[in-house]
Amino acid sequence: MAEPSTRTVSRALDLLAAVCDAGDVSLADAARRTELNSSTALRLLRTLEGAGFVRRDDDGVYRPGLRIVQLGAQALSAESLVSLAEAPLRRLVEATGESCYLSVPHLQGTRGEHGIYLAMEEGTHSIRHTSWVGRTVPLEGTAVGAALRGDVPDAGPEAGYVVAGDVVESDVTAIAAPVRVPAADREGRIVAALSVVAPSYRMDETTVTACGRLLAEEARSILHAVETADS
Amino acid sequence: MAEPSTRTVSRALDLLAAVCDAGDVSLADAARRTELNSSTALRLLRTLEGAGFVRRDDDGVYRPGLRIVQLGAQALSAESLVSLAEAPLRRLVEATGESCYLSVPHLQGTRGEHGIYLAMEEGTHSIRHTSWVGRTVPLEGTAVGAALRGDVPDAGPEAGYVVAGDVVESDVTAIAAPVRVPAADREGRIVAALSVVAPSYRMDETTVTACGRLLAEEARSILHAVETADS
DNA sequence: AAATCGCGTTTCAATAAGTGAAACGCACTC
DNA sequence: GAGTGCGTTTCACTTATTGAAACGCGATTT
Repeated sequence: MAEPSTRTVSRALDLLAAVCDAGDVSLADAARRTELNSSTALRLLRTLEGAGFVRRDDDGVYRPGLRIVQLGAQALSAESLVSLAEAPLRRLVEATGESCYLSVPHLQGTRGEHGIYLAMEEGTHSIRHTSWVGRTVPLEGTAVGAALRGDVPDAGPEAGYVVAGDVVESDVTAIAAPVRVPAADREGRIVAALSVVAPSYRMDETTVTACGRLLAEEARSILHAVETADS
Repeated sequence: MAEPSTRTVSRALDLLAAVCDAGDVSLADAARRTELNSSTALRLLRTLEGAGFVRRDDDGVYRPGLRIVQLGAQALSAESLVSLAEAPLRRLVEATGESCYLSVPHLQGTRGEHGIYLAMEEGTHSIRHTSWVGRTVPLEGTAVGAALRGDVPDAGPEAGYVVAGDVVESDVTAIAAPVRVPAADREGRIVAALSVVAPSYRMDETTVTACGRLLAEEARSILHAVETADS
């Protein structure tokens, strides 16, 4: 927030982000997280509450309100990156049989960065499991995190993807590839990651390699789609 | 916005909603929708843009930014209503084989109200189709809309649900039931709708009735879950 | 070609909108 | 009982915010 901006609004948006990141937060904690005087925070949170962006139940704790859910869901459905990734995700599921995901970087206030899942397609083997949209994933120790950080080999047999035993779920192998969009430098800018997650017993070395290469290929297909749309 | 609030923040949130509702909007149109002076709107939109809530491409049009997508997705995954509806949605799919949805009311500025889909479970028959999360549905002429408006028989053979040939998609039958939470009156307050959508050729009268009753029952199970959590 | 219209952007005087320190009551802990 | 932290209210102060006006530009109309 180094650019000229409307200070009051910036403060309110910081509070909104703090509530969403924390999931539930007291007034005092919200004020601390945003380094605001508590009466200022109270006033701004009351405005956010009145507009439905946060809610406050009888326990006095602030939580995200339906308005951010509504607008976020609406924006998610209109998000071009999600649309562009849909066909690649589906192709990946057809080719691998495993569940595949699109994730993007997610700033989380002062608590470092995470990734966040925006879309998924379920694998053909899978027992049904809960929706991953909106879940966050650490940038350290995960394949998705490494892809989002750009910590990916760019030459050799594993070029374009990264493999990890996922720290979030054990006995699971995750493979991820960064999705780039055109930028000033030749490499492009990483805006998302495609990933495949499967139980390790199904992922021998040959399968991992094949999956990884598919991922890298589909990530490039998204870049191509962006470049085509731009010209 | 009749309560004491921070005017500047309220204005910025109105602009954010206008951008999300419109999908793409010029500065002049955003200012008109929110009845703000254009230099005020420019300044507030610049703040929203700086914080990532809206973005402005070379065409000068404002669109939702990644930040609202991120926070919205995060809030969606934490939303208790979505969690509570997950098992009922899955049971409905198992019992009917059709795709099932959770939707909530969605205020859309001065343009009347819509519903918005927050969750779905795909049916077992279905050809894969695109994600419905975030899509809006008119309140008039649809089963979901009627359920969200409470325009549902509360006695008789069709108590608790409503059936419509869906105006959004033809040759489709939609059945919906309102989800209520405890409120001061005995009826409770409608906060969401469960719906089943299927091609009409699969929905004879007996099937419709069975589906409808299941929907009403599952809607009641959510109410029970809420009441249990509150006590 | 000239006039008109609408758009987006910048500037600045005016003011009222927003702020934070202080006070207070309450609950909890030692 | 004393201390601590929380949430809420109050109010004097000031600065953050505002909108009218000006301007350049492109598109449309006369």
